[in-house]
Amino acid sequence: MFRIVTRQDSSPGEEAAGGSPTRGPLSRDLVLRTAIQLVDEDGLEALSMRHLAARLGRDPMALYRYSTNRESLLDGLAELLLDQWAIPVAGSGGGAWLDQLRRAAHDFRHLALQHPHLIPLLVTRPLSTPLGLRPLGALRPLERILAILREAGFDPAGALHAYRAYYGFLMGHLINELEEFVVNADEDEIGLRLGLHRLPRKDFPNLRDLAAVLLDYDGEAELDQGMTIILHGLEAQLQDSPVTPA
Amino acid sequence: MFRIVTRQDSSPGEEAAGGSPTRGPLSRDLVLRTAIQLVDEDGLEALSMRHLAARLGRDPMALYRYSTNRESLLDGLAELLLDQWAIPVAGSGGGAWLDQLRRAAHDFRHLALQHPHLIPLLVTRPLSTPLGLRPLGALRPLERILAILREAGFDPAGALHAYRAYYGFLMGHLINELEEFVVNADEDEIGLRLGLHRLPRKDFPNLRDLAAVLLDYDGEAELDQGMTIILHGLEAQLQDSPVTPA
DNA sequence: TACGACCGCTCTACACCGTAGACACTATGG
DNA sequence: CCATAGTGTCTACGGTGTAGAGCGGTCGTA
Repeated sequence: MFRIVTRQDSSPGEEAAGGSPTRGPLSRDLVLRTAIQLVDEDGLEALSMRHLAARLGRDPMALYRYSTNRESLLDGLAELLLDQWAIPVAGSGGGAWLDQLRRAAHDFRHLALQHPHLIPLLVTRPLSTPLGLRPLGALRPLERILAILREAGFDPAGALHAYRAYYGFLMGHLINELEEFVVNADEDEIGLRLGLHRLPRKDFPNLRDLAAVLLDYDGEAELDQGMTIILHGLEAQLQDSPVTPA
Repeated sequence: MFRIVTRQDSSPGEEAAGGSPTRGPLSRDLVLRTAIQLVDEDGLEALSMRHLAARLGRDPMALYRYSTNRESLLDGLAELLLDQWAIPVAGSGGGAWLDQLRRAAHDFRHLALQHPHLIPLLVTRPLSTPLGLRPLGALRPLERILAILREAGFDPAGALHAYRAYYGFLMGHLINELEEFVVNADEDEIGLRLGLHRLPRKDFPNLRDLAAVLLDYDGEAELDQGMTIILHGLEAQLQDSPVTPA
């Protein structure tokens, strides 16, 4: 906006993204990383091309050299996040796959907690891009999990079903958990209890009983418990009918 | 926009929302119903205050009498949808709860398929409103499911955990399914296959194997199968430890 | 009947948004 | 030395949400 830089302010590396307007040349990666930082700090709705550009000390239009759209920028963020999801490589038979999937779930949860505002992107963005056309980084986790499942003994169709149960539950859980998370950050205990207290006892007896329970929510334990359910189910399915009849 | 109405075009009932600009007085319900119709037809991003107002034959500012915000309008839509989710009343012991939950899941899936563009709302909107402060209509499903679970024998904490596994998976599944849905509407088989074909075989062997399977996706069967997994898991948990030690 | 409050709605205006199109500067390579 | 390509800027347009003032009708009360 104001700051007129002579083009090379300090070391030209891309480590910028530190808060102050940037000097060195832009790059897709720098743009995306700065965007993620912006979202982490100020939430998704604060991510406008103009804000992002300001943070980079550039004209808004400069961003369009590195992503054709605001939409595609969002896709880029989702991809970058998904690509950080480290999934163990398939192999080392036995019941290893159960542990691998469980661990991967926990890993992803940690990622999600670091970037809570990005999770909605993960859920809504893919809705607009055909599976086959998504950026490779976004498909890699899917491929890896499929590999683990195939290795475990599922046929292609079975692996897909299993993946869907797994990933579906994982996303569902995270959304549930982040809900609490974001909420509690603002309101803390009291607000929550107050909120519940407002409910007419006649119509919401069970919900009102939950005030106490809701307050000490342990997302990690809950995810683990849910994973146990899912994985047991998958295991049973694998043993019952090693090959699903189409 | 153009059309100047003399204030009473035809019968003043609220059955408007039929496509042409409306006559009779507005009402929150009419606004919301028209909004849902707009979203169903043109997608979520087409829902602007101005478009909605135009469809109602009113000035945009008129809408603010019935929802303080665009945001709260979105919340209203989510509530209206959730409130349409018919969940059987708890009761009639035995294993009935398993069937009830399964049926409820299928019912919700049908609802979701009727309004695919609204589902993202269901997922993202609650993130901004503390649980206790959500509109009652949005909490009713939660209360009903808790009732079923309590009736089945879960204690409050257990019921909450069970609910989360259930609802989490349900949402996750729907998002997965709608993904396919929306995609296939546009591209149909060929595009999908083409998309997958693009992937480097070396890095995505498993994904490429799935082309065929992806094409005959049966969401209903898959949901049912997933529900079997989840419900079995819940049942086992109920029998193993009828009361979870906090 | 008269009057004041209120309700439903419209008008105007503002700040912000995404982005098309033309242009400037700089670096490169023949 | 000039052509070319890549990067970033400027300006402008049509769209968005919504604040604030104003306007006509209806209703409660006198």
